[in-house]
Amino acid sequence: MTGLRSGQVADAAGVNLQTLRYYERRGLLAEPDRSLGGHRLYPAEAVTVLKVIKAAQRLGFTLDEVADLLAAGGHRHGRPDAGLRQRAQEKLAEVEAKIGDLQVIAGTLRAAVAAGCDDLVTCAGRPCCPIPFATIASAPPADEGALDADSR
Amino acid sequence: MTGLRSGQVADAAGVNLQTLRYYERRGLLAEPDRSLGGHRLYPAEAVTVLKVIKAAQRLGFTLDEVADLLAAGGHRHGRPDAGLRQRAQEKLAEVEAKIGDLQVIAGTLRAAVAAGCDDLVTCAGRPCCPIPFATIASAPPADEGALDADSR
DNA sequence: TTGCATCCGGTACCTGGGTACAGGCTTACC
DNA sequence: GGTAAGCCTGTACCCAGGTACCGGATGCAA
Repeated sequence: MTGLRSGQVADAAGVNLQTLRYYERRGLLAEPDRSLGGHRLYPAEAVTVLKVIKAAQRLGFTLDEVADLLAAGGHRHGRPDAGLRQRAQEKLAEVEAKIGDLQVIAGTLRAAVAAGCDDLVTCAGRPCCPIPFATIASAPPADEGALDADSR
Repeated sequence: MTGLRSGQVADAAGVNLQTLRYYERRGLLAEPDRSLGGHRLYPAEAVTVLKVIKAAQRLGFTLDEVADLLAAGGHRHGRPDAGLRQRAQEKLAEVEAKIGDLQVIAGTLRAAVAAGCDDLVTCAGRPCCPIPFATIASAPPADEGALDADSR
């Protein structure tokens, strides 16, 4: 009947206790056994799973995608299910697109700094400004809602 | 008394009508003149301002930051106010950090694909896995809430 | 002057990823 | 067996950045 208590798991994985239950609700974390009194008792792998979730988030997967990924890994008794490999490949393409995107942005910022333009609005009105508003404002929708990765 | 009506401005800038009012509430867009009946009548620059806002968002600024930036540009009758130039420089650093970050991620994904690892959890348990969970899970908090740019 | 498209303000809701709080029960240690 | 720390459920709230809906008023062209 031994196992890790929720607080231990949360600490070990570096997440908030509430987050454990949130993940459980979201289907990312299997419901653990309980003590007689109803306290959750996690197996040691739970910590690994949490780290995997956090890693996958950093790799640009949303929680829904991570849930899929974990489920796909879990029941691969039959078909390989176009699993991690393929999705990783797709994510890779997205990440690369995002990098390209940010590189354009960085270039633009560099140009803006170099040109010393100091007021966006008046600057935007004249063609001396290096910031390509039209282009940049309606930039690639590219990856549709994934990939905001950390950042909050 | 002529001016653009809100729908025209929204269309011209490619944003939702509601978003105009949202930006007005947020202090990003000056309150325009009104018709006798109370309808907003925007000057042509409003479209430019909206494009600037969208561009700045793509450059990684939050709406609050954009508001600051616009205000800073607006009343520079006196001091230059450590304006756009410096903030652009700061944002540039953030963008570059983000690029580096994503490059690590891309490399990791590439390694995962190449190694053909297909189940995150079992993979994470053994050292054959190229995904550096410990490192990646607690990666740089870096830029605190900016830089999700497009992606929705 | 009629009729329809548009706009008004206000308020409520959405997504994603959590976090906080209240009030009560369990566990662990002395 | 007492007591403090820890955990339970449920519900509400947070952030950013919008979007949707409502009933009513306006604008404009025919």
